[in-house]
Amino acid sequence: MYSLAEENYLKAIYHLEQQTKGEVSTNAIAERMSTKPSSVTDMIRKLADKKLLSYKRYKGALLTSDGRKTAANVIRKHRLWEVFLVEKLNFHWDEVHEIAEQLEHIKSEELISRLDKFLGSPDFDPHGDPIPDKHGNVKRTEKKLLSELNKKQRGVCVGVKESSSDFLQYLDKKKITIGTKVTVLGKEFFDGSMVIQVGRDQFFISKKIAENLYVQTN
Amino acid sequence: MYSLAEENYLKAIYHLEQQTKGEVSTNAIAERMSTKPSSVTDMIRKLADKKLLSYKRYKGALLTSDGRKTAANVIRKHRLWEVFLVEKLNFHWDEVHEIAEQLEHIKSEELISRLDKFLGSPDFDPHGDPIPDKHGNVKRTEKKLLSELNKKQRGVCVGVKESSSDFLQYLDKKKITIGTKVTVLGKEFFDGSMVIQVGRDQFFISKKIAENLYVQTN
DNA sequence: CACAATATTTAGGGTTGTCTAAAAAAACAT
DNA sequence: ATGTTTTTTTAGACAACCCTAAATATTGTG
Ligand SMILES: [Mn+2]
Ligand SMILES: [Mn+2]
Ligand SMILES: [Mn+2]
Ligand SMILES: [Mn+2]
Repeated sequence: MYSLAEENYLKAIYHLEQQTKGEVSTNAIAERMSTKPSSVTDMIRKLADKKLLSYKRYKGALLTSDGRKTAANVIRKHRLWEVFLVEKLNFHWDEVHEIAEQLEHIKSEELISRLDKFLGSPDFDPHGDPIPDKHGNVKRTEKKLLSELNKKQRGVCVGVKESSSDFLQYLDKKKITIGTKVTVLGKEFFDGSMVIQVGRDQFFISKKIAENLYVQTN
Repeated sequence: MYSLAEENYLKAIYHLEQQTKGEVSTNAIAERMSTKPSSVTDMIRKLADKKLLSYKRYKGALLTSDGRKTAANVIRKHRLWEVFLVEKLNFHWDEVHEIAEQLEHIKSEELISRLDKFLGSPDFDPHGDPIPDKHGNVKRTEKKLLSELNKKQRGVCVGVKESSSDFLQYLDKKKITIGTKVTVLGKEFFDGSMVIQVGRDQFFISKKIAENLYVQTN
């Protein structure tokens, strides 16, 4: 089994790979993990020795399929625990991430399999992120950022990009949650700000908000 | 907050104090933790510096009230998680200890408070052990070992001393669980073995079995 | 292309928690 | 009480992870 530190590196690299679509740089990993590039070099070497990723000096890291599977499994655990915390323990969706960061490292296949069943095998976590299956496969759905919509387009909120407490609490205040229907009433091309309709309310949102809300249009 | 290693030492010392009713020796701790006495010396120094226990060279360790409270809290978490695993995830009582050993180190007051409520604030874990309250207080009940009973006495099984898989599976085979009524039909003073009645069955048990089953007589 | 800026690695350490081997203290036995 | 056995501590080392500072490779710019 892998150590807590190793699992956290794998998870970080997994997420970064999705953005960069290719090798992940030492500095990017250091940034994401709030650690120093020299520490990253050490760890990446170790993970390469264990065949969890491939690494050539100065060329960045790329997960092997073993590494990708291991990372996906940690993410699966994280998201299942988040569902548990929200659905069963009635935590609010902005309170669960830190606790799930700890719970995701608990080692027991059986535990996760039973937890999954107990929760009704959910497909998404409380923030709308997909839960990988036990083989590490993620069902990708086509979703776009609210900021990509144009005037008069309509979408259903399916997730958040950021899930900081501040952002989630803002959404609550505006009565936006997973499943909420949003219509773009106006879009300002100068600053990307929008006026949107949510239920009976109409209000202004900045580009930053629109860039952190995922919607599905159908 | 305390490290995983520190919490495990505190827990071990807490349990040992209950047996020895006084200072706990370095060797006893080493034995219980499957570690070396020299490692124990290092750690109890550190815990003494942190005022979690008092320690004088060659004189063994004694938890301070801070240390005792911290230990009881870890045990509270362990036992609550065991209840969760058995009651909610349908684990068998012989499968939960190892997983609870990991879960007991998750750090979040709020999590435990909500978990406790979710489980209906149980007083005992699946093995009949009392769950300390949030202040670290344990409700002690008078229970005795089945081996202390004499011929014709009757008791209700309220817990197990050992909770190894082997022992718990033996109990299952004999249909003994928490709440089961047991009557001593015969007791052999030479080897401490007994013949007992459980439901409609009568059978022989060794002293070792009788010494690991707690009963309440009233 | 050369040089400056940036990214990455290497060298050398620190901390936590573990171990073995040896020294010292305490307990036991005659 | 003295010698032996057992317990406990000390000394020195190691693995996992992390850090700072310095060296080196890569990238970007004129
Ligand atoms: Mn999360
Ligand atoms: Mn999430
Ligand atoms: Mn247990
Ligand atoms: Mn238990």
